Amino acid sequence: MSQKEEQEQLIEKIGLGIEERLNLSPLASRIYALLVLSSYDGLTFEEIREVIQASKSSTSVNINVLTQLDYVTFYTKPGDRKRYFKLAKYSSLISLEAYLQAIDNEMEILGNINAYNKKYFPEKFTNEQSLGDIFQNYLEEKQHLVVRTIEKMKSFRKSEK
Amino acid sequence: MSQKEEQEQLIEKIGLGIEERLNLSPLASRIYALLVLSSYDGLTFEEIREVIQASKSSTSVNINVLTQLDYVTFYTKPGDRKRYFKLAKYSSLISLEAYLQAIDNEMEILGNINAYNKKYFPEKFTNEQSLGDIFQNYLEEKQHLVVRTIEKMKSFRKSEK
DNA sequence: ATTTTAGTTCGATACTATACGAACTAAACG
DNA sequence: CGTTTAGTTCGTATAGTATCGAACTAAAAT
Repeated sequence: MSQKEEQEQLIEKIGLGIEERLNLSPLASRIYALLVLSSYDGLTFEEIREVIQASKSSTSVNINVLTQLDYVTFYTKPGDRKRYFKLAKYSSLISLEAYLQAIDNEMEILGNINAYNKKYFPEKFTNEQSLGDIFQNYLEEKQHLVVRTIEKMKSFRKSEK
Repeated sequence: MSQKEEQEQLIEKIGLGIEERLNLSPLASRIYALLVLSSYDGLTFEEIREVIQASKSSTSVNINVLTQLDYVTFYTKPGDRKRYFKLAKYSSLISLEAYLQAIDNEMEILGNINAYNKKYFPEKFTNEQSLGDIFQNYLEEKQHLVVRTIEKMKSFRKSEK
C-alpha cells in the first residue's frame, strides 16, 4: 500500500474518531486528521484541499473553525502569501480542557439528581446506594486523572519556553 | 418551585448531557432523563408521554431504542396490560462498557498514527515525544480506571444475586 | 362479538447540518 | 495599473434525522 493510500485510510479512521470526540463536522475532522499525519511541517490551503478534495469555501470555513478552537495554528513565510497550517502543538491540552468541563458538568448534574431524589423520595434513597457510589467514585477519579494530566502538560509547556 | 417544574428543568439538563454522551435523539434522551428521576417505580407509556409531551409514535420508537440498548427495562403486573418502564439497574455498567470500547478504539488509532509517522518521518519522530507520552499515559490510566470500575460493578451485581 | 386499551408501523413533513459554486476582497507582483 | 494569488462570504442545494399524525394490530374487557 502506498503512503497516499495509507494516509487516506487513516484520515477516514481518525476523522470518525475526532468527529465523535470533538463534535466537529466530517470535513473539519478530516482536516484535523490530515494535520495529525502531517504535523511536522505545515500544509497550505491548496495542499489540504487536494488531499481532502473539498471546495475552497468548505475548506476555508472548516480551517477557520479549527483555528478558532485552537486545534490548528498557522505560520507564514516572508515573501510568501500562503499560510502554512499545522496542528497546534497543544491541541491535546485544549481538548482535555474541554473534556474537563464536560466532566464537571456531569458531576454537577449527578449532584442535581441526587438532591432531587433525596428531596422527593427520601425513604427510598438511603438504601441501595452502592452502585451509584461506584459510579460517583469513578467520575471523581476520572476528574482527578484529567486534572493531573492537564497539569503535567502545562508544566511540560512551561519547561519548553 | 414545584416538583413538576424542577423535574422539567432537570429533564432538559440531564437530557442534553445524555444526548452528547450516548448519542441518543433528543426525545430518547429526555425519556432517559425522566426515568433517571423516576426510577423507583416504573412509569407507563402514557405517563411518559404526558411528561415528555411527545406523540405516541415517537414515544414508542424511542422507548424501544432505549430498551434495545439495555438502558431501559420494563415489568408487567398480572391482570394489567400496561408495561412499567424504568431505568435498567445496570445502565451505568452498559454505558461504561460502550465507553471502554471507545477508549480501546482511540488507543488503536493512536498506535496507527505512531506507526505511520515512524514509517514515513522516522527522523523527526524520535525527539519531541514527551507530550505524546503524557497523552498516551493518560489514555492507559483512563482505560484501567474504566476496566476497574466495570469489574467493581460486576462483582457488586454478583453479590446481589 | 364488539369495544377499549396499549402500543406499533408507515408515510409525510420539518428541521438542521454539511457542503458547494459563484461572486467578492485584499494583498502582492509584474 | 491590471492581474494573479490566496483566501472569504453569501446564498443555495442536498441529505439525513426527528418527530408527527393516521391507520393498523393484538390482547383484554364488557
